[in-house]
Amino acid sequence: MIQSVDRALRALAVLQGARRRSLGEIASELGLAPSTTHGIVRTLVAHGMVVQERDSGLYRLGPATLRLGNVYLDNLELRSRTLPWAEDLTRRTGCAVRVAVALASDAVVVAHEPRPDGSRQMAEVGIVVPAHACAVGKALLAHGACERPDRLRRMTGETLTDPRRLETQLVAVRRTGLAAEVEEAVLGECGLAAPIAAAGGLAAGAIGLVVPAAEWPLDAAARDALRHAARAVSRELGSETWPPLHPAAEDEAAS
Amino acid sequence: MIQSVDRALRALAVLQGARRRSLGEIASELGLAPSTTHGIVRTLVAHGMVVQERDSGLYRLGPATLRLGNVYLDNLELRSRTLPWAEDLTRRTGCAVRVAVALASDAVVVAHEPRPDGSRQMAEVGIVVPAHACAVGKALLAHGACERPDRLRRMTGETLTDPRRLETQLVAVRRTGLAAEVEEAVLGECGLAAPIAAAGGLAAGAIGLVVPAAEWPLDAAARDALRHAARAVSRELGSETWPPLHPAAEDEAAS
DNA sequence: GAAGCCCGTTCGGCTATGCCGAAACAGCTG
DNA sequence: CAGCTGTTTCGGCATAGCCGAACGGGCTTC
Repeated sequence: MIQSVDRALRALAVLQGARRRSLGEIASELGLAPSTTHGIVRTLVAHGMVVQERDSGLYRLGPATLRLGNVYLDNLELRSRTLPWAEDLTRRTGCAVRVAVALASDAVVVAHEPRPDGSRQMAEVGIVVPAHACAVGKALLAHGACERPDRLRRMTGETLTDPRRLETQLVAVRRTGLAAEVEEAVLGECGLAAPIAAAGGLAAGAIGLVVPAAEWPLDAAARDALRHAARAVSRELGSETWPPLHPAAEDEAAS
Repeated sequence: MIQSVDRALRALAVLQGARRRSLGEIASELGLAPSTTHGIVRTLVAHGMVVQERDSGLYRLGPATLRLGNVYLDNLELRSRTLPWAEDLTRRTGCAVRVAVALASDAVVVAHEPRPDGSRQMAEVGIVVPAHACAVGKALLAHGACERPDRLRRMTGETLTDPRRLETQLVAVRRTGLAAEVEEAVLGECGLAAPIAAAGGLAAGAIGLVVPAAEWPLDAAARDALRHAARAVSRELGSETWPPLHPAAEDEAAS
């Protein structure tokens, strides 16, 4: 791990935390001298990853980050393969559909199909949700695609914060191929998700339905449609198995 | 400029060029030894900016890039201030609206309102267009927000590739506050754009209408609505002038 | 089936790289 | 106008990281 590159990426992470930061703030958060930080930030600015506001001298993220993220999406086979199925699922179930991949102990939404009722909905692509608090995240977690978070951060009153209870759910996810979430991330919103396997049989992502709490639980037709879509996408990606394998091949046959 | 950070960012740029690359490809494009490149890429992988495909060993961009880009958008005041006006413009003119900022000699779309006729349109947020070939780009270029490209890359038969002809247009843009583009970026698509000034009076972005070639040229009502929106957003951002000032204060009064 | 090849990866020594302290500079505030 | 806060520049020292060479796994070829 190269020190200065690591520091640069951590500087970007710091800038993710707030709209804008001063050089000194970045420096102290990184535990570095301001002059050291200056060199790093300067390089990031030269590439457009960071911009310095002309008047205040403060630093913000730059447009090159957006380009990078967009290219990532364009190159993501998981996304392109899933989009037709997501559209189909929306029409069939009337629910919003989201597709997510793992990033450390979070789930990142890489595709989002708004529910077809025409209501105004914000685009969710790019948002990050702690894996333990959303359905797609639990699906990823259950199949070893996500790192275990060291602390289960509470997001609503319903959020699971007890590792043991989470583990119990994850076992069920592996058995049924479906993960559920009831107002654990945002109040009034529930979700149901299924893991997606890629070539090699390991989980590469998850696809899920998101519905208002009033429409929960979902009926059997929606559950079947979701499972069917997840299995179909997995096959398209070259997986021979579904649900995905678990990398840590611990046998649960005993339970 | 810190060497290793610069190299890391250039490695990311290389990965933007193709879906996936081998370590050797990245190394040779950077002009570095494979082992040197390995350290850099390894660090990028550790932060999720790059992922290594488990089976092939090839490298792709990672989900952290998406998160970064999304945070950039969320923190962009230009975007949040412009969104209501973009929506208004769409309804008023029936055209698609895009908002862009400068990145080196390109324009990056940071907001996109599809035309309201209900046709299936792809999301354009994050796409990058050479500044000299699109209306928003010309608006940025005219006000010194974009770097001059060293070579005007041809995109369609209509693309301006002669720097002198481009310069003539840019002078007109500064005079009228509007930049036009007729099938210069993609065939069958025309655009009209106006610069947006931020606090300090310099151009921070541009807002533009995009229409099929069949509907070109736009009528006076659309032109006025566009200019009005650009001026209104500029005022909201704290600019006291519109059109924006030009940083290189070269006098054009003589012409 | 074995040998060769092509990659990705690891290791160690040398030196160039970038880290830090201190000093200059600019922008605000009192 | 002077004092302050915070960004930026500069130079010497030390270390971080660069490269060449060797290792190991996967795949093709003979």
